[in-house]
Amino acid sequence: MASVRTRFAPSPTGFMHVGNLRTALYEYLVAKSQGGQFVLRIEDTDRERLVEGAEDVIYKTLEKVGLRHDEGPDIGGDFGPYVQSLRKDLYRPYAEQLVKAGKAYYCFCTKERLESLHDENGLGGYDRHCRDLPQEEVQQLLDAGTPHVIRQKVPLTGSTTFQDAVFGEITIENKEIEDQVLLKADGYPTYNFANVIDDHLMHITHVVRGSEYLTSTPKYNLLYEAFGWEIPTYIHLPLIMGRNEDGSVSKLSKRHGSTSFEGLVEEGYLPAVITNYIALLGWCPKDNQEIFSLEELAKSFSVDGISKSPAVFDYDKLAWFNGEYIKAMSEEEFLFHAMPYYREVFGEQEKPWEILRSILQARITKFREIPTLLSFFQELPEYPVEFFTNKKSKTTSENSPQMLQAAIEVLEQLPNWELTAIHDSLIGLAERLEVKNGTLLWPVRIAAAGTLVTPGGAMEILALLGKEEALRRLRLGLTKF
RNA sequence: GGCCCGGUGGUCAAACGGUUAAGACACCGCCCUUUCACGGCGGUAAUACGAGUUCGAUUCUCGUCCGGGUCACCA
Repeated sequence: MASVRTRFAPSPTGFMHVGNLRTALYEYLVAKSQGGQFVLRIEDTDRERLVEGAEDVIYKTLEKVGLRHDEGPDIGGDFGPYVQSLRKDLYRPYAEQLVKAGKAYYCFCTKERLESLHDENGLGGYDRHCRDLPQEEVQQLLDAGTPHVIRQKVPLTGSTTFQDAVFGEITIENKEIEDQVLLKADGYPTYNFANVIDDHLMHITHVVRGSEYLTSTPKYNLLYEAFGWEIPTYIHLPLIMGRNEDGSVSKLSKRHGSTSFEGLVEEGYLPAVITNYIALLGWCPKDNQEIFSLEELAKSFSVDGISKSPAVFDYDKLAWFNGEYIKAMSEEEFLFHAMPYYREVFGEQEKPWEILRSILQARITKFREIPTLLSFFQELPEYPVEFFTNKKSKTTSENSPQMLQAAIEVLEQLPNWELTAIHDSLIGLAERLEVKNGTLLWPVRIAAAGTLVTPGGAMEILALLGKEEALRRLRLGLTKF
């Protein structure tokens, strides 16, 4: 059996939408789970929607998430070129072949006429006006250089049935299918046509795409049949949905928040997290595993785990994944990601980074949360004296100043301002005072941070503050009473 | 509106004729604790509805309802 070949065929029109990325991921997984090849093809036949730099976005995104293609515009391959605009001249002969075979025809209708065919809702397709134009008239118009397109001549009766690996057998009445344009007036093929030609020429065996293409698949098959080509295996994917403000859902789009890969990265989600999460939107492994590397995905993936129903994109779950990935990081890796944010807070100061890591790693969901979490280090916030009173720690406005005073006295004597020393002296103090640790440490932490909730406890905060600033804040706390 | 597809907790989803209907996120409670988190333990919460087929339906069939997709010289 020939090896499996899939392709990712984006059009360079802007950002990498997560829906597209998910399609690319599944295309990659379908191929790699069966030892096949994954091809990248750029579909730039819409000259009006081209966006400068969009092709780069595609390469960069694939690289960042590790979806390495085996063939493509940047690396070549046996079936190039892999950019459709570079293949432009290749499509017309195929279209004309279909005209000769009676499976397609020239259409000279103007845009205005076509638009007038739409109903008040913008619906309603082509009326096949040029389908049966007399041969002589066609030739005349062609000779006169009349602008024209080539349309597919779809059978008026009967039905077309195809198999989809996910959705099963689907039948569509031919009368529901429009005589779609194959070759546009500017000489470029439409997506629908170029796709069939290129998929065949590039020996694509499995066509993986979103289920929005389900109803147009019969058109493709009619084309494959007209050429006498083998029809590929279709794998249609359930759509990714977003929740609207009114509670309804629809195809994920800009109004649902960040829906492009770069937007999500910008928001602080790790590339590996994004692919891990979207892999699970519409597919479930046999054993319910959730954390997956790309390699593990390629190992576990199978088409029969793909579901049919649309999936709502859940930012909460995505954030949970991000937190899990962060917790699993090594010290070095964590530091690498965190350092830019540390610098936002501390500038070029040196700090005991290991203490910061220990208080942040289990706590953050995104690295960008760091500056906010640490802001009290930069500047002690204004806080009310009531903060010192905490029932669970048994602190009151009576004992808090006493605790602070005692802590200051002990800490002043410390020769080494480091975590273990601070720890030992404060724990020892609590023991001597015969109070629970919390009774001593609560007021210390409040005075040191000026806020009710902090990453880390009193001792970590003192250590990070440095002796001078720490004592200054504790003394300041004392003046609140 | 026509056509196509879908419908298990709020979300992702397992169970592919027989289960007390998994698990994860979110939410709530308890424990741990130096606050918050992390971690541990526990809890609330689902087969859209109605007929059939069957000894037995989440699972098969039909209808209803709901949701989505699609109807471009866009991909």
